[in-house]
Amino acid sequence: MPELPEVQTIVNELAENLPGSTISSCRILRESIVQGDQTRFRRIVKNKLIQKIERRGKYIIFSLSSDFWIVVHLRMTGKFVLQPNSRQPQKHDRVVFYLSNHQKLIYSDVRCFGTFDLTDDLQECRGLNQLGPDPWSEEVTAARLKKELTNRKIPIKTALLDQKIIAGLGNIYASEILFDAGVNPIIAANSLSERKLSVIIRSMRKILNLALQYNGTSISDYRRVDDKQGTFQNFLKVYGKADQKCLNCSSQIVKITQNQRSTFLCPTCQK
DNA sequence: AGCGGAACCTGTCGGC
DNA sequence: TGCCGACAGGTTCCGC
Repeated sequence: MPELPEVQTIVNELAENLPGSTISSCRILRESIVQGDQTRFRRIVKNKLIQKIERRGKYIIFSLSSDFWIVVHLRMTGKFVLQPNSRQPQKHDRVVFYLSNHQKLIYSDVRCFGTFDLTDDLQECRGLNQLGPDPWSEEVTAARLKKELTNRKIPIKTALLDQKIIAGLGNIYASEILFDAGVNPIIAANSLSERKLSVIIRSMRKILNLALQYNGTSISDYRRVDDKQGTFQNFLKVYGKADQKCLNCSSQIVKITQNQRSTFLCPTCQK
């Protein structure tokens, strides 16, 4: 569900509300989500102060007192909700943190793909420690990308989804970025010129900045912490638009499958 | 090493 | 109405 703009929106809202609160206790309603020893997780988290909340790629990192971190990945359908303690439990509540200020922070997840990792060493946290640079990092340059994609015959769309190359892009924004850049998603990553790669980088930053401005894309599940929707879905140009007309050239938008996932493109604008 | 496909789990929607 | 397959914003694992 959530890609970088959605995760960042959630992090902004959590960061506004949570720091300074203490976790009084924690209930785990679906064990598979919390990695490792559940009892240890509950014991360590208890009475810890929430100091800071940050994003890295699509991960949410909660800094707790005593140098512990909770690293959360929302996967497809995870979300956070902040509610008064009195709110009735809902069907898809999976992890609940009861806070010192009479609120509870609920992790809700229909499909239960999401993960919680508790660690005292962020470098050791698998997944997190393999991430490539954030899209705005100065490490992301056409020259570096060109070098990194040598010997990679995978389609450029698939390369954009690889979190080791750039961290944070997902299925919606990969399609939107390549449309904006005028690049066909099936082109082999290693066949793109440095010049084309710099166009893709520019489109990536433009689209992500815009999506951040609109608090992300709410198509089905994604909601903000306050349950409001993002609004970038109103600005999508190809994702989910199969059989509609391209806004630039009126050709039919086409849906194809790459690596078991949908890709949308305009065959005329994206050569 | 790099790549494609299956698996993880639940819900919704469209077709017959 | 009911059943069945396809599909959904992501990642990891396994075999070639």
